[in-house]
Amino acid sequence: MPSSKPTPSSTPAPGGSAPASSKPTPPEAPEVIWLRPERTGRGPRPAHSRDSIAAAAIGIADAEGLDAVSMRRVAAALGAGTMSLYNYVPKKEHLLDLMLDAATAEYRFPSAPSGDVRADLADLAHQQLGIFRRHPWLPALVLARPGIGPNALRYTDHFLAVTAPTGLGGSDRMEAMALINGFIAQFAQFERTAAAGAKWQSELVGYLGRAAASGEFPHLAQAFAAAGPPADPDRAFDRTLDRVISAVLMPAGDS
Amino acid sequence: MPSSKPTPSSTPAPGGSAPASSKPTPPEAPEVIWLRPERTGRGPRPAHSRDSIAAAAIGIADAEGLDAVSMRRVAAALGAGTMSLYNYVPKKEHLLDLMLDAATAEYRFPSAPSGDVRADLADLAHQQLGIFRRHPWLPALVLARPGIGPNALRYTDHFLAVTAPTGLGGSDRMEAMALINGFIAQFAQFERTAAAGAKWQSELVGYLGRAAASGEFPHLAQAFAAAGPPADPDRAFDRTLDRVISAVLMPAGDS
DNA sequence: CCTCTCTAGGTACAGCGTACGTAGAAGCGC
DNA sequence: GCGCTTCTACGTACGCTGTACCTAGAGAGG
Repeated sequence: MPSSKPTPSSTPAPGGSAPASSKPTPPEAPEVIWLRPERTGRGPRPAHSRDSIAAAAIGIADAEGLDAVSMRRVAAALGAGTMSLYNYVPKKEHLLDLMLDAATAEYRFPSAPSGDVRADLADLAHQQLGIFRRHPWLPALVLARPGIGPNALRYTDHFLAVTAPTGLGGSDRMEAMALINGFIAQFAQFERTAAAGAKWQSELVGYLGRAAASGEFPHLAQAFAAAGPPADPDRAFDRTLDRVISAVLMPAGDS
Repeated sequence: MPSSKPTPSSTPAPGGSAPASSKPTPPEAPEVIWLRPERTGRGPRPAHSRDSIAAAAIGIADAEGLDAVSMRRVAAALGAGTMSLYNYVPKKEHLLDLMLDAATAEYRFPSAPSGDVRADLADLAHQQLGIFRRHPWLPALVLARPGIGPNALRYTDHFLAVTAPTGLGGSDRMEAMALINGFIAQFAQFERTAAAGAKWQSELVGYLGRAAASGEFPHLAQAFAAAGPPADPDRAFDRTLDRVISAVLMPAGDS
């Protein structure tokens, strides 16, 4: 962090070009919603909060999927006019940011790491899988955008605390976090699409079977033929999670 | 509204299971587009092909992003009426499937594995990263939906061939493929969002800096303070790829 | 007190995916 | 050859989306 500059104040950068005319002074509102204050103090007090908005949106997404979350729907759920929502959330993207961070608030962190890094990481991972299963729309969101809300910061800080004993550097541990989280999100995402469509799934099996039978894909055919019954998802998760954790804790430069 | 039935068409759904009546026979078209034949042989020959449609869509996505890919735009690019496109692609989802598989056609596979598993996997990974960089919209698509087109089958078969010497089972190797591909897609995705917004990035740094300075996130602050200059992306990719490959090749049950 | 800034919300617009219907071309059975 | 059937092409229209813009009015600061 070079040149630490809190400066939340105006700083209209007066000199140089253009006296900024007279009144309409939108001096570049921040693009990141967490940089905008929730309340400035002037005018009537808002009827809603970021939390309540996020809760309403999450309720809709849980019940009817992410596509059902529209500005109109969320506003209606809050009992507000559609356009009023834009006072809280300048773009729909930011509404998604709020949802993501609100869901991240569901983590329960122990007050201190246990000292067993693998166990702590596994706990975190299982919590994450649980959250993803409670909110099936979440993996897609996590995979689509970074999103660094206050609760994500809390998570990150805890992850760094948990992995401190490994001796790895900060950026290595951040990478590790990204890798683990990515794996979990993808696992949950796959679980979701697999669960979603019985028809889709049976068609897929037919398609793969036909492909295997065509003789064009010998290795695939062999793997297909040798495949056992579908494994227990939780067991598969733990197995692969273990691999990922090992990879991440591995000292650098193994080749 | 369950009762209201405009039903302009016939289909009176006569008695019981019905002998399929006479004319309106859409006997459940497959949901997976690769299960539908591209051409049935009857009627006038189509003016376009799946390949040309995918190419048109990819052209738009490369130039203006995935959001610019609409049915209207793609149809116009083909010189066709909007609704004509629906003869080839029953839903927009399927258009995305076509795009995904067409991009997957860019892989160049050696005729046989070299015998060096790690090298072969690294080659595949670098090809994938290259494809992702050529088509910045692709990672989002890959992360969002499974998608198993003919080219994906070719890829899968090759991956299985390459990993055959490891002695791992078929489903283990499929999992390995998913894990590696997921990592690469996320890496590319991150690269893209990082490259996209200079403003966004600088705001983020400010936000993180403020968070670190708040004292609320000590570990984050420490990692932030100790962070060196941003690493070369290709080097970072290779380093983490190496870890992931190791994890994947690791014999099961290491704990 | 006035004034200025904020919030609430309505109206409106461009664009989206796609249901539906019509017109005509091309292959198949006779 | 004929005719039936099935396909392709495409215009129109509907409901929905995100959101730009505008009008009122509430409440704090001077």
